[in-house]
Amino acid sequence: MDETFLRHKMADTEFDKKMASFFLRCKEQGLKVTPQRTEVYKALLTSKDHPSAEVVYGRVRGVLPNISLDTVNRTLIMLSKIGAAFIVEGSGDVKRFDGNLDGHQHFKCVKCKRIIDFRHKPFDNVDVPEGLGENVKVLRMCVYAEGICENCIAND
Amino acid sequence: MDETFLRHKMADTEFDKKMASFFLRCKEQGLKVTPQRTEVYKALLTSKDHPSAEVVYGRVRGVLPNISLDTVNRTLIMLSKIGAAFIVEGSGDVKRFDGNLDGHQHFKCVKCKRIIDFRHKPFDNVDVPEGLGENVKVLRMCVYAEGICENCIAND
DNA sequence: CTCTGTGCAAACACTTTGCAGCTAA
DNA sequence: TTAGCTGCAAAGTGTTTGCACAGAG
Repeated sequence: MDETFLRHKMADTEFDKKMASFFLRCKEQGLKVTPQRTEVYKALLTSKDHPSAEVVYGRVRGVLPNISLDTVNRTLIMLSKIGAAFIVEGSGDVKRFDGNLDGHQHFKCVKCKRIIDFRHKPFDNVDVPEGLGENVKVLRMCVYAEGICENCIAND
Repeated sequence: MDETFLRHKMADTEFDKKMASFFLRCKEQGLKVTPQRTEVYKALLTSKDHPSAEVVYGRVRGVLPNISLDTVNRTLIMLSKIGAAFIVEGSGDVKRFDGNLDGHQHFKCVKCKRIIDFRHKPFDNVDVPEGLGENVKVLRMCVYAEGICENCIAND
C-alpha cells in the first residue's frame, strides 16, 4: 500500500491524546461518538495531503466498507464546526480538509492543486488589524500562498 | 436600480487607463477584444462586492442581453490567467472574482459569504519565506481572514 | 479570409437534502 | 428508550466541454 500520504507517524501518546480530546469535544457538544466519526477523524489526523471528502471516503472504506460519502462529508463539516479540523483556504476548488491544528501555512499549486505545508513562524499568529475586529468576529487569520509547484514546472 | 454594489466612482481617467491596459494586455497575449470581454471586465472593475460568475452574468446582461454564462465564466478565468483579476481566496465555496489589483485583504463571513475588503499595509506585500520559494514558483501571497460579519452576529 | 471566440446544450463533479431504519447513550 | 446518526437516493448547484456558427483582426 502506498503510504506516502501519511504523516510521519506521530507518537502514540500524542495520537491518543488527540483522539481523547476529540471524544471529549463531541460529548461537550452533545454529539455521539460513532465508529464512522471516529474513523473519519482518524483518517484525517493521519493524512498529510489535505484530502478532499472523496479521498477520505476512499481511505475510511478500508476500515468501514459500508460508510457513505455523505457521512464522510457531514462528518468533515462537523469537524470544522467544532474546531477539530478546518477547510483549507484556496481559490475556488473542491473543499480540502486539514486535521493539523498546529501553526503552519499552505501553498497551493494552481495547476495540480497539490497543497504543500510550509512553516514560517511569524505567520502563525498574524494579528487582527485595528479596525477589522471592531465590527466582525474574526475566527481565523491565515497567510496563504499559491503558484506552481516543482513538478508542474518540470512537466511544462 | 440598486447600485450599492458599485465601487465609489473612480476617476474617469483612472477607469480609461485600466481599460486601455486591459486591451493592451489582450493584444500582447493574442486575445481578441470582443464586446463580451470588454463588458465583463468593465462589470468586474466597477463591482465592489467580489461577484461570482453568476452575478457578473446578471449585470452584463443589462448591456448584452444575449451573452451566455459560459462566456462570462470563460472570460473571468481568462482574466485571472492574464493577471487582470484574480479569484478571491476562501474555504471551498463558489468562485468569487476581484478586479481590484491594488493591495488589500479580504475578510469572508462564513455564514453569509459576504466578502469585506480591509487594508493593513504591512500585509500588502508579505515576503515569500526562505525555503518555500526555492522549489516552487510563488505567484501570490495573501493574508486572509474569516469569521462572522456584523449582520450575521445581529441576526443570530 | 482566417482563426479565435461565442452560444447552446449536454455532461460532469461535487454538495446538499429528505427520509426510513439503526444505534449509541 | 429515544434523540441523534447513517445510508440511500434524488435533486441541486456550479463548472466544464464539444461543436457549429459568428465576428474580430
